[in-house]
Amino acid sequence: MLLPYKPQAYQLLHDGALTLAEIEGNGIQIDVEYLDKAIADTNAKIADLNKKLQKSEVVEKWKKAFGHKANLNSNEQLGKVLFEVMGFECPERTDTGRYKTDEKTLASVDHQFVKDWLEIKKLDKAVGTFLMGIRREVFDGLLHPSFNLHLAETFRSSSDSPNFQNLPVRNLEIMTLVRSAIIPRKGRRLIEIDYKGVEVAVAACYHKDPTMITYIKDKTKDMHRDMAAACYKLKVDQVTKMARYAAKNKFVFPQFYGSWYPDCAKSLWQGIDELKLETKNGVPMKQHLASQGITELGECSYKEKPAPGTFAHHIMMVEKHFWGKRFPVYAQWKRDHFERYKTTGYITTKTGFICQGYMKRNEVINYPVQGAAFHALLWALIRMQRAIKKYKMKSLLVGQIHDCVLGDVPENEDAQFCEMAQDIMVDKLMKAWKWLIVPLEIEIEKTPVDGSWNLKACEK
DNA sequence: AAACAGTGCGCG
DNA sequence: AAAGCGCGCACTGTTT
Repeated sequence: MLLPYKPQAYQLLHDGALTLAEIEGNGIQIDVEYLDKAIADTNAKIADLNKKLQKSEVVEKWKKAFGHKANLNSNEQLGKVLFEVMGFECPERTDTGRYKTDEKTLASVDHQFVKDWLEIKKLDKAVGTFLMGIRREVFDGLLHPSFNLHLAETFRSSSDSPNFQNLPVRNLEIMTLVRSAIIPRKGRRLIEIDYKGVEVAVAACYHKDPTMITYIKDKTKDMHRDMAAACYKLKVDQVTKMARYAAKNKFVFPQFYGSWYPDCAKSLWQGIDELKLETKNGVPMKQHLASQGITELGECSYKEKPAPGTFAHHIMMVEKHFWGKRFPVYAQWKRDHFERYKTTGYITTKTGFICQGYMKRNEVINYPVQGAAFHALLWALIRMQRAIKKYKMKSLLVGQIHDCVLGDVPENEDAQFCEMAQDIMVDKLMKAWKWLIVPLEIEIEKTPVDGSWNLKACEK
């Protein structure tokens, strides 16, 4: 019988559990007064929006269809009202054949009611899951989320009560609403230190693809920019920040996680309108693509290949080049690694863990990367906590989100804290883990003194 | 009342 | 040959 760890892996989890317990004990300061007001204000806003919604003729149709069972919160009922009663076209079904009613699918329904309904859902989520989730758990002004090491299949961590690892950050309005409640202790800052691109770097330590290693090491090179150029048929100097963002999140990462061209093509094509993409010279992206001979997405069937001249066909070719010509060593590693699993029934991580049991291809490929990337952070957390004690610092570690650590730091320890982080997270770790063959980097963001978490920013 | 499956959505 | 990885939480609608 294979043990699920080697000695060093056991030691990492043991020390990690102790450190995370201390982080939980420290707790995060909450602005309770703000939190209560935010909950009340947001509930009032939702009530207003609901009043507006009630005036819509859609509500009459809804009530007629469902009678006393009508429930405006029900996604299933919304699907029936829109796609059966009102005759809108439903572009996608769920796994069980029901109408899909997530935000992405509903974007195709052009009706004010749907926009208002989604707005309410968004605020409901913010207040119901996040604001109330925090409120329920606060004690004496402190929040003590749990951090678990025994739950994730990949030997990553998880967090609950409340989950500290999924607080809103991508939507400015919702991020501000929720993160304004999270503050440093008096006279201090919150300092968040992230590993930059740690999963890409750790993956490179497994597959050792020379082109990928160059991308990571050479700061003049930029993989996401280059892939934006390829996906949208641009010259490299015509790639905007948004086009790079689209390529990164709709092509590169999905490809790494095991997605493929029909899904990537759809997503990249939708991204053009959603993100209002243009060339750097200001030419709308669809117009630019038309000048390159591409005017339509084309059929994205899983069975037939797309027609030449369509965007889907173009992305198919980009994908072929991506794995066949750009990163062939990475592609070969994926094949070899999966074959090895099929022979032996288990996989090992660079950090000494063993994952066994039934896994799908994409899981086999992703688990060792996801796990080991987190273990870099865990290793550093343990040593940062020890250093804080050793040097009798007043700084406190208060949270952790997979590849970043959150500190609550007095103003006069700011520099010392950041130097310590650089020393442990980068210099010491690179020396300790010989298998790290590409440099890791960190990025530091700070709130103002006494400023809440939504105000975090890079210095300079 | 409690448990369960299904769906949707927040994060890395 | 398959076709996006890992989590936690809230809610609906049904079953126990």
